[in-house]
Amino acid sequence: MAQKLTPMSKDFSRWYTDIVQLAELADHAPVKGCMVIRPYGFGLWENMRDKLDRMIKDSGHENAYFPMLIPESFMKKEAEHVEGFAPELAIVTHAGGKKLEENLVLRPTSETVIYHMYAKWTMSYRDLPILINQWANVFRWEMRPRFFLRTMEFLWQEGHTAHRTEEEAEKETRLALEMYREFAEKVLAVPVIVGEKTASERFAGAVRTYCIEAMMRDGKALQSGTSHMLGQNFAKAFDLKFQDKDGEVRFAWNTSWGVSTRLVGAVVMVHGDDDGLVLPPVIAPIQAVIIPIYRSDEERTGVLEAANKIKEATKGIVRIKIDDRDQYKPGRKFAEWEQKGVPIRIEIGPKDVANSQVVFKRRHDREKEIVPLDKVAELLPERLAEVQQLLFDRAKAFRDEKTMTVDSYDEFKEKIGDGGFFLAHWDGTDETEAKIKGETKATIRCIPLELGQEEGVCMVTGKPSKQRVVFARAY
RNA sequence: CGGGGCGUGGCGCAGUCCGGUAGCGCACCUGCUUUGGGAGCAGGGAGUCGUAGGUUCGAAUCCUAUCGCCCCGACCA
Repeated sequence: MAQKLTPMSKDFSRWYTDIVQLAELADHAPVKGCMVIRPYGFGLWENMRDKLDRMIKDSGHENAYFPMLIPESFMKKEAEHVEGFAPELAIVTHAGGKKLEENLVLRPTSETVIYHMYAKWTMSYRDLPILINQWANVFRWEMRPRFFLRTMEFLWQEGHTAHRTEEEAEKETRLALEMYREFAEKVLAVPVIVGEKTASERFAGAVRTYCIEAMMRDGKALQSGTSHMLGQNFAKAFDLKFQDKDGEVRFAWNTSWGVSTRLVGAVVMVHGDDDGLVLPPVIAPIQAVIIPIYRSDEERTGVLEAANKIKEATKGIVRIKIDDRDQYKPGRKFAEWEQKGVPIRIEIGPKDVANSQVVFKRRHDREKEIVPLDKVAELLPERLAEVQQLLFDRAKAFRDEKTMTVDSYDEFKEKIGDGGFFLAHWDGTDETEAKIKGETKATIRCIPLELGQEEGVCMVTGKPSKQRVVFARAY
């Protein structure tokens, strides 16, 4: 590793593909469109997953596991769902040396199996709600794959719930959405806009789709999580019914929500710079790396002794690595760990040992700080927390700067090429949305929930609009 | 599926026009000197030139077929 990296400004998409491989997050697999998530990338995902898993459990959900193979007929039971997913299904037709009686699809998402099972488990209103999450892999036969952002097999979490009433289901949908927002902002340090999708961008089979949208460093949007109010669509398709308090038999109300390994791509594209990754401390596989500097063997011994002291003192508090590889000089190690985005580098050389101090250097802004050796265990966690916050602030400032209000379609067309979020009025029709997409490649990322109402007129048709929506080019 | 590019040691490439039996950089291995911003020197290992046919005394190079990959677009978390 440690090769030169294409600068972001020169070719963002090249920068992205390069850094994913150089930082050893992932590599191409033998099957086109599939990737191998390497230990460093998987460590990042594991940290994200563990944090989110805690949040999911703390909000009353339980984990379970449903099978990857789904009878093909299941996929066809909900009309919109089939239509939405049919083009990207991978189907098993043969097994055990024979052609199967019924084809099996590799799940592209699990609504169908899960609601089939829920139907089996639900007799009475007393059996509700069902609040289940699963961590799984899913398959979608994509035409144009990209590391983490779009691969044919990806890892995710999908929450699936069943409720007695519509209100309760809607509340659940919003709860998941809010959980995602908190996760993105606190854990990933990625600011997001929370909103509702337009009909054209809605999940296949949902009544409403909510999402969180983040802005990448090239000004493009990345849908980073979705939460769907499924209404009774799947309940009806899978006969998920219960007898209510009043004796009536009713269909349950469902929600589903998910985030995927795509978030790894989001973290890369939100925080990275021309020197490589910049990882938020909360999820960084290595939060601080110690680079020992020495000439002689005695120096080496003294320096490594200090390094080990730090590692011991922060054990269980900070994920720390001592890079004691002897074949590389410090400069090489600096460059390598910068490329890998380790939030804080700790340099320890003979001078530092002599003065009972070390040098902290932050990855994201290169700030240096001399720290007394006996203060490291105390200060390091504080500094990491500060970095976490600074990364969020920086990303938010960037996004806000690239978010503008526009009222004229001409101005919109002129500026959309530079990226960014555009708050504009829209007449609410599919036609206008499609026209804008056709002419500018920009889509409505969401109808933001927190922007508030504002009377205005559609920038394209001049028809009345009650609030602004977020337009952007997206991944 | 449309457009563009490319298949040659692990990676990146030259050589292909004009056929003569494979080379460069990085990485790797060994040794010595180095070590506070990507070390230097010396020695060394490693390639059925994507695949299959054909032309030829001789093919990485010419002809035919075929497979695959990457980038840009349509689709999508």
